[in-house]
Amino acid sequence: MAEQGRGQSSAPDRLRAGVPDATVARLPGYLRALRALDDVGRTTVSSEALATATGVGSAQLRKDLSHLGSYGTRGVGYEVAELAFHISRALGLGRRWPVVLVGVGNLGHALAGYGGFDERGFSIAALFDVDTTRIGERVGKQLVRHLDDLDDVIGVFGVCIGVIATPAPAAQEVCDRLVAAGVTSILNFAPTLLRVPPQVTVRKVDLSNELQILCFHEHRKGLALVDPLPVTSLLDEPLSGEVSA
Amino acid sequence: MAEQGRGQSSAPDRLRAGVPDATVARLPGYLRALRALDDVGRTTVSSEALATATGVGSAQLRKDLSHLGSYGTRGVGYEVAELAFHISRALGLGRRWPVVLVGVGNLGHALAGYGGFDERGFSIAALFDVDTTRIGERVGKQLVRHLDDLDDVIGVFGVCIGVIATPAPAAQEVCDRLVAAGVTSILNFAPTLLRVPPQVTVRKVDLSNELQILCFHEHRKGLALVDPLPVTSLLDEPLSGEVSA
DNA sequence: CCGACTTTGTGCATCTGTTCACAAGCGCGT
DNA sequence: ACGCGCTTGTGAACAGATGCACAAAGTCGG
Repeated sequence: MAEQGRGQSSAPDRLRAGVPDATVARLPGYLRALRALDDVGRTTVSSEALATATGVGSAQLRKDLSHLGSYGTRGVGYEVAELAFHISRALGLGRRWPVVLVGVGNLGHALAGYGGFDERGFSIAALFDVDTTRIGERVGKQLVRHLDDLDDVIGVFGVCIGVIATPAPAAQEVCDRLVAAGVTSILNFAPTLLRVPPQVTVRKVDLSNELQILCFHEHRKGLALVDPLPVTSLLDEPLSGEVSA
Repeated sequence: MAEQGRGQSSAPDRLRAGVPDATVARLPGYLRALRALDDVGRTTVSSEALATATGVGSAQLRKDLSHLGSYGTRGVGYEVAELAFHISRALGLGRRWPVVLVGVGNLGHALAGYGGFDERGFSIAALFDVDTTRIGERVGKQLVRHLDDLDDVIGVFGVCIGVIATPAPAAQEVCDRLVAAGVTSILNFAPTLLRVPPQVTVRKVDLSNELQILCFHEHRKGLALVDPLPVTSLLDEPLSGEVSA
């Protein structure tokens, strides 16, 4: 399957289909860096510069971008605005995406108020909860609806992205209702594995998972300082002696 | 039961050093599932059952666990409590970890109030901010301190995990101060790449990144419906006419 | 005590992702 | 016009993670 968009610029179809997951996960980072460069007035940027700005290797950056197409100029670099546009388009950010947020507790409040969403092209279309004492409450510009009204809202806004910020026990039930209403992309903040049909994409963000992973590394550092010897570390106090720095 | 190897010293040290990152990232999930099983009264579990409970393949689960040691019984499975203990220990959760949270804005409030931390062995040791109007405010049981008091708190609690929930522009400065105070593990919610010395571990959680990744998939599903054929898509309107060139 | 059945632990093949290194392409100065 | 230096894009080596398949090792019934 050689012969891709030679000379002619756009061949987005096959290219976009084959973008590796790992690359997709880095694209938003590139986009952010490009926006920052644009704000500062830079018009072009080399792979080396953009790579260090985003914390990846320059080779990886180039390979990532090559999956989207050939939008650089050899000897010069990438044009900031143009590259930003193409990444944006690959990510599907050409439009504004409505987001429905379910669960207006501690975290839900924070998410609803998070400015970063709006400025990146996401609009909170509606807030939902099942707790009847919360229905009608105002959070930001939105007012909290009952989850039963989900279909109405989705009927108005069309395809939406769902965000689940409920306690764990409610998550699966909420998820099912989102899916039933036609939502096919879900961001899950509840610490539960969601069962969904195959066409639905779920991403999970688990705060205490992250802390535990950090813990592992922290713990390992501690061991490295204290015990070159295996046996003693099991008996000694792990963090008592700060030997060498 | 949860009698760890006091006699047999050999296993854990060498094993723990070689646990792959991908495995470490899954361990908290296993641990959570094990706790859930324990709560229900199950005492043993097979790799198959635990795997489906956590959404991974059973072979992968067994391989992951094999990096920690051989804690299963062939023909039976794993003892829930014992396995939970070993995973816990591998993650360094044998102790209670103090967490310092910097940035008591929207998200910071939510994090400070998030019950999941406490119940997983993390204690919010202190809340910090630089906004002087917030100093002294009470959030949950803690009261907001000025970031200048960081060293005092860390002096009292010892090694801590740092959580950054500030706006992006402040993140690097805050990070530097955390590192200077001796923090070597940082969870960053600000949408910025943090520059840290090599011995410091950083994990980043970026909410709008996650949404953008979902976007990509959602967008791709939309395209899939419209164009099963690659060539025609070059000529056809890709999707709901865009601002192309 | 034995043999059938269950489930772990792991070598091997596969797949995905990362890094290296360099030819091809482009602008610029001369 | 033409070569020179810079930077991209990419094939190929490398590394890491995943999934398969099966022998080893245990339980249980007879």
